[in-house]
Amino acid sequence: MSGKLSRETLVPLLAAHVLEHGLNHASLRPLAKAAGTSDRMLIYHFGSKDGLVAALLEYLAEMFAAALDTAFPAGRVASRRDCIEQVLAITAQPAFQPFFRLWWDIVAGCAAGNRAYLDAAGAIMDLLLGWIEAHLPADDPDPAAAARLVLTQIEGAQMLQAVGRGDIPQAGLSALQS
Amino acid sequence: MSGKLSRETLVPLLAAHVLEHGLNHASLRPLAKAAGTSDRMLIYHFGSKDGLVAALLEYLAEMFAAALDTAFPAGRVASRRDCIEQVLAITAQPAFQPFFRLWWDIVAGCAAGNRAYLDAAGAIMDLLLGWIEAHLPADDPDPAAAARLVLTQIEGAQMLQAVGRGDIPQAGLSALQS
DNA sequence: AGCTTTATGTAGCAGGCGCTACAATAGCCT
DNA sequence: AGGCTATTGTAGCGCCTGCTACATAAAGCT
Repeated sequence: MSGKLSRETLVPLLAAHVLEHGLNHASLRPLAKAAGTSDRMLIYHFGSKDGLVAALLEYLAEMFAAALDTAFPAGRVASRRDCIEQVLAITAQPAFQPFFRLWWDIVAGCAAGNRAYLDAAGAIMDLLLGWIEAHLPADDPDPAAAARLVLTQIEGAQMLQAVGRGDIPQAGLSALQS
Repeated sequence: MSGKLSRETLVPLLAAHVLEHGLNHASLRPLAKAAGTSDRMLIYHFGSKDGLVAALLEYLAEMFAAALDTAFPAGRVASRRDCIEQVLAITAQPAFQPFFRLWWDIVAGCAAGNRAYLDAAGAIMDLLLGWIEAHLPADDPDPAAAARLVLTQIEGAQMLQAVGRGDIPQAGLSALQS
């Protein structure tokens, strides 16, 4: 076929397929076809399906972090509410939708007790918390608590968005102190 | 083998199994065994697996509403923050855990575009929003917005709880006006 | 009584699943 | 050149999936 397909060249192709078709329902043969290989080769390179998923989660977390850094303005934001609104505005872009489809798969896996998913999801939340802390106004009376409040609000908004009730968090923002 | 198993007698048994083992990965034969019948009978009574899932979602939504009404104090609550804390305290009880495992399955289905899941999840959120509106302090300056803020905060907290970061929303509460 | 509708069991189909066995190739090291 | 190791292909195993065919029994209804 197209020459050498190593672990490293495979992962981005697999990740693209997973972003488009979901993670929980992804099975070896369609994945292999999407990457131009066989299920046999995926097992060979990653040992097992669990190994493949672990590699994918790691890669996708890096991808998400990179997308975050490039999509957001570098400076600090005017207020807590401003922070929430900016994050929601940018993650509402179509380019982020596949990430969220994947994200809710991962959360469901966490709730079902999947350890690998728990580790990956927790790390991503920590990352996001750090990003928010770095972008909130410097004069906030309690920056640590504010960042946690903002993160919770953002995640709640994204869940409600996912179930078609994005208007609820939007209307709730006016009840939040600046 | 215990005589007549109608649609109505089947649904609670199936719901119990789904609450324990998840909805997305539930398949006909284990479900049938849990309900003391065969996959053939499930198809007969519900037409297809989709029909079965629809019936289960409807039943489980009613079940959740009932659990909500019995578990919560009837009166109003002292403050927005109080409302969040009380809801989180009660839904953190072990008895509610199976509901949440199911819930995140449903949210993942919504994000994947499943219409039946979207309808059920949206209805449940509307229900919860109504409950919050009825329990918030009567003297809130903007009750509608406050209820939406509180709901968003609660749902964000529950997602973070699901991925093992329950400490984040907890610490964020102190940044919320009373 | 006869007949139609409803309910239930047994067997099986076609296909997808993760994974393995075995053999062959390809490329490097000496 | 010869051998060793890393890689790749083909076939298939055993299991599970939703669902169907067909026969059977029970339960009204006339």
